[in-house]
Amino acid sequence: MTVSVATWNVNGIKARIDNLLTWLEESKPDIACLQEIKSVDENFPKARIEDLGYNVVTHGQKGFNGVAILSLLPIDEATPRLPGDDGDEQARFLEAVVSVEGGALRVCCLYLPNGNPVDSDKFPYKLSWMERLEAFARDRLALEEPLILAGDYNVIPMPEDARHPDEWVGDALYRPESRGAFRRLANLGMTDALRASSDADGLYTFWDYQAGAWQKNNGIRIDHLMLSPQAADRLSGVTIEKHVRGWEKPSDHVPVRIELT
DNA sequence: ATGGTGGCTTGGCCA
Repeated sequence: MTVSVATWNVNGIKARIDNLLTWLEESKPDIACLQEIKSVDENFPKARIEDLGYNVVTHGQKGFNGVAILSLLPIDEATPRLPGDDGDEQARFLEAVVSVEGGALRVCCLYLPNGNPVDSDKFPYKLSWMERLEAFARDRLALEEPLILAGDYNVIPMPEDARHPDEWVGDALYRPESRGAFRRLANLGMTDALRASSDADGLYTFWDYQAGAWQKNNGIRIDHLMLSPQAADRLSGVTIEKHVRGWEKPSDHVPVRIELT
């Protein structure tokens, strides 16, 4: 059987609910990981999404951040928070185990810290968060299960992942420390789904609202699905749903969707 | 060009 899994930074669920419902009806991903819901759990429009057949789990906070996982398949477990720092109050991580035909699929929805400005405490927070993510991945990879780490990584992995890489030099999304941490995650044995399935050069997932970035295709690729070997072996397709950026009241990110067969 | 745009909130932070 085929399982489809998508990730989308919606930039505010309240502002994006109509676009989200339109997209769900059109794309019908089995599992969708959402970031930047910017909502507490109680205000998340759960019922309208459940009406489309989805099970919904959220890990929200007031005003900022917040992640959610939607699944047409049963969610057996859902666990918020990235291990490694009990004092971290930011809602950026949600792990779920979903029942699929023939077993279980572990899906983690992550919203990695932006890290700018780099001379503030936000940059070391980003790097320590990435160290925690690497430790978490190492631990989960030992299970030798199909595993997907999907989300907004706020990392431009390579120059080919930006229309104008020179404009990003010095930015936390492109700093060598950030790219190195992303590479260490890959080097544990995780596959960047888009890189694996196609020539990713010139394919972007984010276009800033400012300065006509969308109209000029001045984009970057920062939304990624990283796959364990057991998931990567089943990868049969990847799609960047770019047309969603052209809708009314768009998010600045678009959905990225994979198929496992 | 120290701006630009948008979301969540009511003064200002975050991206």
